[in-house]
Amino acid sequence: MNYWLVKSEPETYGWHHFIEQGRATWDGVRNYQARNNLQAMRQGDQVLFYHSVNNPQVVGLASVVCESYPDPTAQPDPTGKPTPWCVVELEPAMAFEKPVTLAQIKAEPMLANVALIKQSRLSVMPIKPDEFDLIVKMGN
DNA sequence: GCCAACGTTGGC
DNA sequence: GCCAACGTTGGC
Repeated sequence: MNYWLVKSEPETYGWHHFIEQGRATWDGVRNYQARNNLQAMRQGDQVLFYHSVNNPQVVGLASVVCESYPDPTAQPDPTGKPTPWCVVELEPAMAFEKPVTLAQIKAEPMLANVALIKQSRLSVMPIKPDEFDLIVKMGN
């Protein structure tokens, strides 16, 4: 089992949208590193759901319910090559009782190396198992 | 609203 | 292949 973190702006697609829909197609990723992470996701992997920009914090947990396939929202290539972009599908697993803020994550020495801090603009990133366990513990 | 980080584009 | 210009993300 692998662990991940995905970002979303709450005003565009927040946790409550996710809960209302019950399932999300994680489309629109247009960065190769993030795309590679999407492709590495496997059914049942656990995914931290992070709100960026306003009140940056981890708000809940999701799981991967469908592995990567081509992004239907990608512009078709005029030469007919298949799109390099892909999506996965996620379902909500659990809302955090207490969202874990970016400030808390930055203040925790064990989390000093998470990509969230090291690579602030990456929108889909892997999380190590012990880092994941700690963040979940902090949220509940 | 500002700005730093950083990915992409395009001229040369 | 280099690098300047530019656009976007996201923290503050």
